[in-house]
Amino acid sequence: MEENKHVTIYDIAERLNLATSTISRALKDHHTISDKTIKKVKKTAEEMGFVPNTLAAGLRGNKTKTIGVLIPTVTQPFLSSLISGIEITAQKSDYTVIIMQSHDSYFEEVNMAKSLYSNRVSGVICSLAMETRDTSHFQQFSNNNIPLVFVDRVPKDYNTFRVVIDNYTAGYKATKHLIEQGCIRIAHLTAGSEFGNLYNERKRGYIEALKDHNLPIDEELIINLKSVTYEEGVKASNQLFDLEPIPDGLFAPGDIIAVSAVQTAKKRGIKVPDEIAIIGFNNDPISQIIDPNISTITHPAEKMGKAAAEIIIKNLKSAKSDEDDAKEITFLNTEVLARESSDKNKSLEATAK
Amino acid sequence: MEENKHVTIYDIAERLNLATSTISRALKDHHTISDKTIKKVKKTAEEMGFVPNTLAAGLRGNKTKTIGVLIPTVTQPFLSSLISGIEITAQKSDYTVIIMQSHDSYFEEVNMAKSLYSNRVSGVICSLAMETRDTSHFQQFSNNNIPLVFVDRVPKDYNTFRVVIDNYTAGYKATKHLIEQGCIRIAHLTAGSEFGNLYNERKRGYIEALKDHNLPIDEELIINLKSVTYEEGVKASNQLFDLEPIPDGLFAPGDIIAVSAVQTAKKRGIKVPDEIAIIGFNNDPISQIIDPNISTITHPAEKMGKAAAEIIIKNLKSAKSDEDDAKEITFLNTEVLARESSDKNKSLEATAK
DNA sequence: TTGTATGCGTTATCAG
DNA sequence: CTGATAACGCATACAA
Repeated sequence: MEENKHVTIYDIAERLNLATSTISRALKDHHTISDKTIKKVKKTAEEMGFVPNTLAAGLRGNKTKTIGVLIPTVTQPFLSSLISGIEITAQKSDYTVIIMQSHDSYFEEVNMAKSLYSNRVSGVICSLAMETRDTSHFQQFSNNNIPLVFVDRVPKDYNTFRVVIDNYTAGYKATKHLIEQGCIRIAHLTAGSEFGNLYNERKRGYIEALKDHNLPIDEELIINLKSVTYEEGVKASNQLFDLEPIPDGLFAPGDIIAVSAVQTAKKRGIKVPDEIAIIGFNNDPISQIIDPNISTITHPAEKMGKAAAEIIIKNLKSAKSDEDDAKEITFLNTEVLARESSDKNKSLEATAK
Repeated sequence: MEENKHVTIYDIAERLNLATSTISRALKDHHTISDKTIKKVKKTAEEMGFVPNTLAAGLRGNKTKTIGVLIPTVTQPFLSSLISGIEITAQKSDYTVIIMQSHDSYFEEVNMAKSLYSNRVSGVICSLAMETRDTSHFQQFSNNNIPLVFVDRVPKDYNTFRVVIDNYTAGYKATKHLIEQGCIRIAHLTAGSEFGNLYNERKRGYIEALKDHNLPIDEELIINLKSVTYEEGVKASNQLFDLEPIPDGLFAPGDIIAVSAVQTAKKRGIKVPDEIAIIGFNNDPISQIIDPNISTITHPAEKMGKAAAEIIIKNLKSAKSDEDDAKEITFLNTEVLARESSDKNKSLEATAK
């Protein structure tokens, strides 16, 4: 098979005895080109198997219709749904998505930011790495008017777009839900005070809800996880279940943690929700699979991805580059999804029978 | 804030009174440039905040260090792990990964293939859309010597790289495992005869295993799913559980289906594995979460991603372009993961007590 | 060891 | 409505 050299607008121009500029314009339905020519050009382009070279166009116009996505990992359900949302929206406007995984490493994040810049992405969507404590590596985007949107794990002080949920309110709602189920001794697992501090916010909501309902804050019931993993969840759960008496409610900051708690409880013969009601966070697929189903807080991953991508595309269109005017924060809604793991009423009914 | 114009090798050249070619070479440690110059150039490049323009380099050299990934969706655990593997390997060799989701649509797949080509990706990794029946849209890559690797759902007749598991053997193993557990009436769910026919292969393995162990093939026990979803799984499971007697074993072609079967069984008061042993496929996270744990077949997603990326990178390096010599098929291993859902022996023991 | 010149494929500007 | 030409930033062949 022959090495088909790429067909260029040059080739088309030659074939039709037209100038390359005419071809270029015809291909984009420029209004100064006659319909006849447009049709003719498109037809032969098709025939010759012409495929535009995005690189050349990008180099020339200094814009690429590419969105860079920089996230910790693609394998967490929340993040893969986020990507999905980004990709769907991008696709609609003919944008391409470049993905990089920081694996929660600051070092990698810095490198990848550079790489995205190097690729002249039109915009960047980022959820910060756990390790990240400063955001100077994103300055290059801001400085060059490349829209930058942080999602979910966002920096506190950085004037750029943010798409988030209200973690405080979500934490409050989750806790309130448990209180409404009759819990009065509610434990909470949280994760190290961090830069993107969404866990801190959830914890704040938890504490506020307790206060508002005149329940005591018991430091014994608040455990700081080293990392948000199944194993850490088991450890912390065991610690809680060693208490006398054990807590009657648990707000876990993620469904994996909630699952680990449910399974640890099972193993120890502790009944969920009878003895302890549990609520998770994220609405990951596993939360519906496990028995009992885990009550959880919805985390609209795909919507967030779409919103983030839309912000970028919108800002690119209206190239208004209003430099450093305040960038809005988009808050998406969360909801309590009450399922079996927190349904004390039902289990009370069952007992009553 | 000023519109920082991008720093180019031109700027560096000017500052150091050197030619751009010298800068270009120095930046890549070209051997004809003196160490002193290299050091000097790199230092000022750093100082000036130079970031190479990938587009220009790509246009010039007609190669981009970019791997295009075209898959049905990123949200399935298998596929997000696949991406992860690709990304990790790509990252190591400084390749960038572009991701597109076909959503199992042939139409989108065709468009996206064009878009990848338009972006002049260096190589392509693809898992075919369900709908896809022909692969002419990939010819553009083959014709232009762009390495093309199909993964998992691969076309049957296309001389290009393939990274797969041996679905026949995996199906055989799964069935054999059930037989070894004492099952003699094993059901199998499969999915429509398709182009990438991995389900067909699994079914073939299932049938062969039955034959080899002198078990009858009962068409009643083989159900064709319209799609591999939870809902379809429930439907099919109910159909099986309506039989008299119900099957004593079930080989599901995916963990979601296995989960749906387990839960349907539970709902109907059918004991797993006592009354029916179940084995799934993929080793998705849910398979370990559900109670009972689901026995499954490992599907080395991340490894497959890494293997695919390595093939591309290797082929790009040794630009040997041995045009149409046979492209190898890489088979990765699968294993039976025996867990609770198929452990008849344990449940027998339990009965014996 | 370094410099000069050119082209990669497009698009925008200006001219016709 | 169409054409000629320059420019985007880099890498290479060739010259010095």
